[in-house]
Amino acid sequence: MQPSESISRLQPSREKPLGFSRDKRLLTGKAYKQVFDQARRVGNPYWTVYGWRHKEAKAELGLAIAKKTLRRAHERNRLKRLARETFRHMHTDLLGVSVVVMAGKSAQSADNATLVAHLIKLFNLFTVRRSVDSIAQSSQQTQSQSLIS
RNA sequence: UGAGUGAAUUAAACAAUCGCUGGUAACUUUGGUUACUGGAGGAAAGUCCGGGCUCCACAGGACAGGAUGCUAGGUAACGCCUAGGCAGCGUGAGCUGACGGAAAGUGCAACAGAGAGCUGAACCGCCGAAGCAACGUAAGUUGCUGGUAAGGGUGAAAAGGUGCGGUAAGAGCGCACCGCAGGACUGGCAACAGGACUGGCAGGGUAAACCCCAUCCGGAGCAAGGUCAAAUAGGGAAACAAUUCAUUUUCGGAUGAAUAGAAAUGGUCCAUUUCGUUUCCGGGUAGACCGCUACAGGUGUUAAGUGAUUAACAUCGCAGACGAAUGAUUGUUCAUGACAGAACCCGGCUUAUCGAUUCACUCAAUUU
RNA sequence: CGGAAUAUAGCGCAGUCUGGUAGCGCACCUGUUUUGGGUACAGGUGGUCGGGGGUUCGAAUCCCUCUAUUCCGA
Repeated sequence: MQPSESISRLQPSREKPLGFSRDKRLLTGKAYKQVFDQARRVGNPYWTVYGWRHKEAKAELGLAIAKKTLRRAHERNRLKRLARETFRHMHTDLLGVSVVVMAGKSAQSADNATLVAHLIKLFNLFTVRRSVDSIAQSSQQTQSQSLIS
């Protein structure tokens, strides 16, 4: 990848489009409770996602990886890292949505590529469908393809 | 060359892009941005021990309770480590060991067995020397009183083992060797080892049963504890005590008189219900910050010591998060990367673990 | 993160302190009663005592060590 291209990608939004700073996370217990009360729940054997479409123009991620489903700490860390990474790449499509990601029981034996693919499917259910730009769609597809491959 | 033992090191490497986070510096619109630099382990795990640190309790001592348990040393301390002793395992290098006391007391031992604990015990056997009785002329035979722990049998365990003598049959009854008990003396700081000589053998097992002896131990734990501090309710203190009118004035107020007021319910009145106001103090909830990483620190050299370790000097700065950071993707190489993730910090122990490398040593085979 | 407790038959529990026979209720099976079923009565099956190691003649029990589950502290 050329350095000039990376600079040009950074130019338009000016504040790190792929960043994952503190304001893109759920920080307090109240925020988590709000999301759990208002949210719609979707899931598959690997993940369970609670999504809440609010009015503000930001995306927030919360993680609730239970010790009951994954006993070992390094396994939990692995899933959290994968979830953060996936959210980081997709959060421009998830503007206006707060999501809480939980782990399923089949996640322990799955490898990284399948886990990321399933999580992208679930996140796509919450993307802003009313403005389905072909550009966003194509960029999202390329991202997901690169992640899967 | 093969098999093995012990000790130590390591825990895929490199590059690019995106991303998280601590520190320092600069800029800043105090939101951040940029640059440099640091960012999981040998077990971070289990929480089984020991300590630091914090709060609470506390004159001192004893009892209770708990832990440890060969000897000497190391250490802040330990149930850890080192060296030695003893016992067991291994051809060996080596490995393993809760390894004080049963001549203080109490308890326990099912079933089996004749007998299981103060003086031992006679079921099957063996004997018929001694005493008594019967038969018999007698030798003798049988029975009883008995003798006997060599043999059988029971059991986890039954009063040393082997051999010779001895005897009615037997028996440490006697002797030899081994074992056991005591033991002058020798070596060693000690545990302990060797042992002239003496005794003919006394005595069970269990202390991860109670217990005795020696040593050690106050309790809770960073969600400890401390600092700042919204809102609401309650506590304390001070000021004004609500409005209008009159008089007076040094224009800040003071004095006197009168009336009461505010909020809610309700279309309105009546009516009903509730209530002094403001400021400060203390307390401490939500929340934020400190504790939070520079210390029994790492590395190297020298010296002391068999060693654990200690001392001196030099040098290094090496995670500190708070829904919780070490990652993801791509490429190349080896190869298909095991166990597994800090949460106050150290020293150990225990458990999990694909492998790779180095050193020392042992055994076997072959060659020179 | 810290602090406690539990694990015994398909299910719920005794027995563990004080070591020798593993038991109770429900369930299951068989038989009797009934035209048949239920009920009742009688009998029976079923347990690596969570895993491993140690002490002991002998361990569900005593000791050590792993595993799983539950509870408490905001």
